[in-house]
Amino acid sequence: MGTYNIQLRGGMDAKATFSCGQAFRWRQDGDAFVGIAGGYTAQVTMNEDTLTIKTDGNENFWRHYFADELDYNALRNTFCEDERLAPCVQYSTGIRVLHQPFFETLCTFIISQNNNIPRITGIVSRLCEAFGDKLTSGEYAFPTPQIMAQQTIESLAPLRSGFRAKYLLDAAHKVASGEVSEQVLAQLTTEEARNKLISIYGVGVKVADCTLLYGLARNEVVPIDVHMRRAMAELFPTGLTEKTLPYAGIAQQYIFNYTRLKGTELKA
DNA sequence: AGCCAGGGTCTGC
DNA sequence: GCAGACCATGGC
Repeated sequence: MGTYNIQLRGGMDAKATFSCGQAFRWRQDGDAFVGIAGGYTAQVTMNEDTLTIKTDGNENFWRHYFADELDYNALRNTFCEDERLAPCVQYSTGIRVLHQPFFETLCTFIISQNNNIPRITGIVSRLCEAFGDKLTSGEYAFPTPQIMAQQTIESLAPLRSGFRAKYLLDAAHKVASGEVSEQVLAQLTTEEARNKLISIYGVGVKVADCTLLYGLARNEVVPIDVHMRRAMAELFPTGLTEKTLPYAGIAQQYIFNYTRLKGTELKA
């Protein structure tokens, strides 16, 4: 168990980052957040732009996870040059797009289809408790592709993942066999990698794009779901600006959170 | 009760 | 290529 201080340029709003629909394994614990990724547990607190992590894992894993290579001050300045995007950025300024492990991300967004965030969280949690290694922290790691490839529709029934169970099995089979390989995907163009991901049963463009953005650090990819389709039509009928495009996936996260939560705010 | 939730597949035109 | 039915589950 080690404690590490990591400087995040532009800081991070942990609550917003963990609850904006990109990651599903974090919970609040007092003024800290506890989460699991890559077989490691982390307890996270923010102070100014310093992220403090107590973890059974290594520092470099979490540095990459929290995208410490990106200066979010610079990024937000660029985004806010577009006056349509500025209100979205200002609405939840501290969101960072996390770099999550590939297989976990793939499975999580298979589970996300035609589903809502609380129930996605529940299914992922049951999946980990049923088939993941128990860590010294008492938390459960995300299951390996090999373990998941040994499962059946019946053994996955306790997850209550519905019609998605067969999709999880095909994803596990293709990753465990190497037919879909993170190392290979990393060498492909985004277009080629997307097509490879879509070869998995139950993975369409949206799930593939979430995997590319959140699980393979393709910052330019914009997953389009019902919220984003509406938001783009209403707020960005002419598309995003040229300067935003290389990081359009990150801009997308601000837009998604803005439109999703603005709606519920107005109801309240 | 019916609609919706960070969709995808399959069928029929 | 595109529309529409269908797919499990749970909250509102």
